Amino acid sequence: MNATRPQTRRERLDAKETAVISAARALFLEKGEAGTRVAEIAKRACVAEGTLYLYFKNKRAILQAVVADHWEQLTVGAREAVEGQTETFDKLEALTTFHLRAVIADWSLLMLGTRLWATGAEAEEQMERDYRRNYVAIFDDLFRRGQDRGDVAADASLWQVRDLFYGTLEYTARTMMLHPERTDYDGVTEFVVAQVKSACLSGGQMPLYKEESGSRDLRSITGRLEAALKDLKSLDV
Amino acid sequence: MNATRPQTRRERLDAKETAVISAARALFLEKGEAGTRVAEIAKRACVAEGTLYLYFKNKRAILQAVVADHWEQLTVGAREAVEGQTETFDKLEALTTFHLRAVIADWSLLMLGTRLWATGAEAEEQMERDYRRNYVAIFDDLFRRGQDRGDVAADASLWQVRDLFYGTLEYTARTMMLHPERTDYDGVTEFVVAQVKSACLSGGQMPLYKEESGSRDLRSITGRLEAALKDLKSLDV
Amino acid sequence: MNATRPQTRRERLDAKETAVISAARALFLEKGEAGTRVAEIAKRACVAEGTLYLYFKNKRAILQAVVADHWEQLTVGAREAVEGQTETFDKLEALTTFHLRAVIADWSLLMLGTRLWATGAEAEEQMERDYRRNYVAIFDDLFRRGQDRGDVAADASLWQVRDLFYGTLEYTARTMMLHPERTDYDGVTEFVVAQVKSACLSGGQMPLYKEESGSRDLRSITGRLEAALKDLKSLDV
Amino acid sequence: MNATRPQTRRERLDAKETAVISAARALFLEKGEAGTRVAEIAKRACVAEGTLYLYFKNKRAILQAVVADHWEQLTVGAREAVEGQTETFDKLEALTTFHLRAVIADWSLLMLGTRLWATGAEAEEQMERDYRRNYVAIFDDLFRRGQDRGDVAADASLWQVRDLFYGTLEYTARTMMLHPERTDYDGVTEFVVAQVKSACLSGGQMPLYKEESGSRDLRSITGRLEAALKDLKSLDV
DNA sequence: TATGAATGAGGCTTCATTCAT
DNA sequence: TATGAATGAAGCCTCATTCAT
Repeated sequence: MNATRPQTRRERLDAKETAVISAARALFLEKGEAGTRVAEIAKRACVAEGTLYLYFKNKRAILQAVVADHWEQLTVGAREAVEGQTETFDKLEALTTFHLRAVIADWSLLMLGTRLWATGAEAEEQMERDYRRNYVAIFDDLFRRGQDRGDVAADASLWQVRDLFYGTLEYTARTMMLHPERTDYDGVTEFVVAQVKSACLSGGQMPLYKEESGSRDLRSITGRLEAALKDLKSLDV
Repeated sequence: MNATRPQTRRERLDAKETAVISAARALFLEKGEAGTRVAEIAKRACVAEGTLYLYFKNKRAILQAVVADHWEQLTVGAREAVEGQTETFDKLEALTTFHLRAVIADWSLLMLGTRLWATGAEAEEQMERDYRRNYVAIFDDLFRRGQDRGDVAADASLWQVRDLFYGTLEYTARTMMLHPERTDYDGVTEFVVAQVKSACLSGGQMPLYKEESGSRDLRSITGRLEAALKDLKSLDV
Repeated sequence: MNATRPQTRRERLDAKETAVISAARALFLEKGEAGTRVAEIAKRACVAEGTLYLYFKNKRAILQAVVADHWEQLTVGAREAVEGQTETFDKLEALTTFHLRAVIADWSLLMLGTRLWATGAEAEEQMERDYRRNYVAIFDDLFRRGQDRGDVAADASLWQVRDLFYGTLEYTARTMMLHPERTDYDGVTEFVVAQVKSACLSGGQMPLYKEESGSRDLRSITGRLEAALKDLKSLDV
Repeated sequence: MNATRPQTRRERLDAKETAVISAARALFLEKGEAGTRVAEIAKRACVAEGTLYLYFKNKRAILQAVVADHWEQLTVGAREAVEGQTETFDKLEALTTFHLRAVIADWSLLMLGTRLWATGAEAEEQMERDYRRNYVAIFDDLFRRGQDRGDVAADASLWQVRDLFYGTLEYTARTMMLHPERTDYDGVTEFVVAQVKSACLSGGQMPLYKEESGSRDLRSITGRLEAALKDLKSLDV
């Protein structure tokens, strides 16, 4: 009722729910679903074990809440990152940067999600699919608007490019996690963006572009020649 | 195939061991690790529960054996696929086709592997990494030989291209699993191969365009010019 | 009915207390003691859970109150039924009718009572006994007055006849509950009354039969006459 | 296989099952269903807690087994008691004696059975009904054969007499349990048998004897005579 | 007096592992 | 080597009761 009085009843309840989710997130990340004890979650959330069950039907429901919460944060973050840009490929770059870091930060959470549908629970599979679809809609939107603006070839295949984008990013993220010495985020971003661009410009099937490319190539080559000649000149006199 | 060839892991196993692994594989696939009971594995393998423990230290060891077995099959299969071809990009295509199908067929097994290192067991993480490295060596080999043969740009980044390759493929595989209506394996293969090619030809940093060969020529010419100029500089006056 | 008459237990209770008892009665009947949750009772009584504990020490106390209330209603009902009649066996018939119907209506409540003393709580056993004794006093009263009036044999055994009466009635009630097709209340009443009458008339110890009975009766009467005459003689001389 | 070697595998299993049932019986009797802990049953049966679940699906199943076992013993015992006699009413007396003692010995077990169907489990209600029907068949048989032999009136109502018999006996048993000072088993037996006989001889609907009114008249006349004699005494000289 | 969120002890049950045969 | 009955630790969850508001 009053923003300055944050402790309304409803808000206190929400706070507790949040505490549980974040405690659970930490533990699930650290020890996996099976390795995490409900009692631990309770203790870490500073709540009695029984209290958990006022907020969540059972352990599984906590996991679901964690996953849902994670996707929501992901989606919000990605949307913000993209909205900060106006140009199609600037948006793409922003999304790339965001996704790469987010995935590295919470890799296990994505796995938790994946785990949800390794158990034969149809409903959970569907949820997971919906979360991802909702998240991925940001990319899809970017892609389609790019087509409208002429930045992306009209015949480019959305889902192929999308798989390329997320696949490469997530696999790279995993690689980077396994090889902590690899820290060239910018290089990865640049590579992925370039790759996606390339796939966007052609029809996806043959990733090469119309006019532009030729002139661009020429431009870069020209630039290198000019630089070389400049060197040449500086030697002389 | 050849008695003098060192036996693969599987060939070394006795029948009972094999039965257990394959029963376990099926159950792990179907119900996940936690969802699978040791008793079930035993029953499906037509073995007494206690007998399992003559062959495997514990449930975890069975999981490890399943994963090891899977990676070995994958590796053998991939190697055979690649060995059937001589040209770099034919090899690539064969590998693509093989990997896509293999991943779709046993997606959950990959996840099981992933699960091995979600539990904080350092040794298992290392094993998983080694399996994958061993498997991925096939691609790496292909890539490096391609460079030797001039099919792949000398400055292409192996690990970037590798992440692109496996990332896109595995993500696509997952997508295809979730959308059974998508069955265009060949289209996917073509797309992935093209994309990888594109990344192989440029330095990975700059993916390329339309007049591919033309611009490549230009670029190589530029390179030669630059080299010549450098020579020029070093000679001088 | 009468303001000057001492209030029954129920009349002394306030509305909330009554609501709880009746909610509890319904739930105990439906789901048994262990199957009923305190929370349910509260909800059905439109009272907060905590409020229950202002009125009742704990769940057990609620059960006790329900049972007490039930016995009180039973006792009041039986008394009214009996008071409507003047003749011994008319009273008996009225009581039979009342008890049969009451037991069928709330069979489970009798069981609840029984349950009270299946737990080794001495005090509760005693309460249950007292309730029943109080209720049964109506029959006992009827029986003793019948003896005074000569309707019941002076040497009939009260407790045997009482067990016959209540036992047959309650067992019959259960039977009727299990066999809903059996609806001949009047027949049952008639049978039970006749049976009790029969036990009342003889000494309870020796109920009588066809042939035998006549001669036995005669024998006992003869005996009494002889005794009376002996008295007579002892006066004289 | 060999009667002298009682420890065959099968027999050992049976022995354990029996041990569990009898431990459970004792505890259920002492503390009721809800009051009994599975752990206690296990300990008393000298078995690990988990072992119980190799023999019984869950706690409820143990209770059911106890009840089933009890009914079986009851039925066997009753049958033996009855088979020891040839005459209808000798059988009846034997059955009475047996039932009275059995019910007193294990009153709570009957209650356990009753409890089974206070929980809304349709299947269990049916089982309980079947057990009882099976047990009661012994009485029914006795009754019908009695009719064939002419010991029981052809128009006597089986189910009324049956309710009279079991009702009186079980109620009496309860009474006796509550009043330990009452130990006149024989008196009870005699009373019940007489009462049942009486109900058997008439049509059940009118359980009174031949010259009923005659003998009653005689008795009332005797009463008046006695009264007159008393008067006589008090007057005198 | 009234509320209902919070508590936490303790129950039932599962299941990986052992061990006597 | 093979068996499968037995084990018992430990988890999830329930629910009567309390207590801050």
